[in-house]
Amino acid sequence: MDSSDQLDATFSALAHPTRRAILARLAEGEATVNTLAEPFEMSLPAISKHIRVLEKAGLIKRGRNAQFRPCTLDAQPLAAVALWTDQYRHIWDVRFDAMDRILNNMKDAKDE
Amino acid sequence: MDSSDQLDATFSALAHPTRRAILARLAEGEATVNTLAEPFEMSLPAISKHIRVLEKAGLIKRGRNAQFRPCTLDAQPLAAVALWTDQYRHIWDVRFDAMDRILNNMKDAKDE
DNA sequence: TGATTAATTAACTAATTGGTTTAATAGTAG
DNA sequence: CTACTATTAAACCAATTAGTTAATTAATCA
Repeated sequence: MDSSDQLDATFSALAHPTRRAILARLAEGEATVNTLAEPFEMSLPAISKHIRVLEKAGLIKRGRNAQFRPCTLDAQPLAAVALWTDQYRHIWDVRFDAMDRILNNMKDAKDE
Repeated sequence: MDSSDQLDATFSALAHPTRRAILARLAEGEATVNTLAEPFEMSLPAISKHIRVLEKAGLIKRGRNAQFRPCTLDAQPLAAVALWTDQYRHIWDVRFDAMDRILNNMKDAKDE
């Protein structure tokens, strides 16, 4: 999977509120499928599928503990999202733009 | 559209390499549909549809100029993506975590 | 062993997505 | 008015998504 495919998978995994809610829950710590499903009105298999999407995108890892399959968050793919997004930060963030100019000035000064 | 729907739209708009490439091109400045379509092997209507997805997500704005419908980038929704992603930064970024502790210590010291 | 609990698989459905080709619209230029 | 250019709309198609219910697997517990 190249880095573009990885971004595809990450972005589309994040494009569903249920899956983002699952990640938010996992940010507080490991949880089982049943625990993750509890807040939702959906059936368990539906949650199971959402988990698989997140797993394929590399956003969660799964363990084994008796008949449980605990899920843990792996935020690494979000680092790639943050990097991608940062390419555009100067376009929306005036302060970032100013900071960017200052850093460039410092670099120019050093180069002289 | 609530902020969750907005994130849904933004993330799913970003979940396609063609659309990310279109945004990258627009970061260099306004462009017409034909210009945007040029690098791709796809048909023009296909590009037109991608543009509509981006427009609905609020990532591009369209103008009028004779028979052209120039597109411009609006990176604002990406700010929301960056904010969302930042919630998880301490989980992947050790340096961020350290910085966070330092800032908290400073705040604690000030409160005393 | 048999019952219970946790989770997944299978089979199905309705809606959406991403593409196509052909046709239509809107504006410009002769 | 006609022809050309830019863009979109319509109609279609195959694949994917997000959900369902019913059945199955796997592990524990009594």
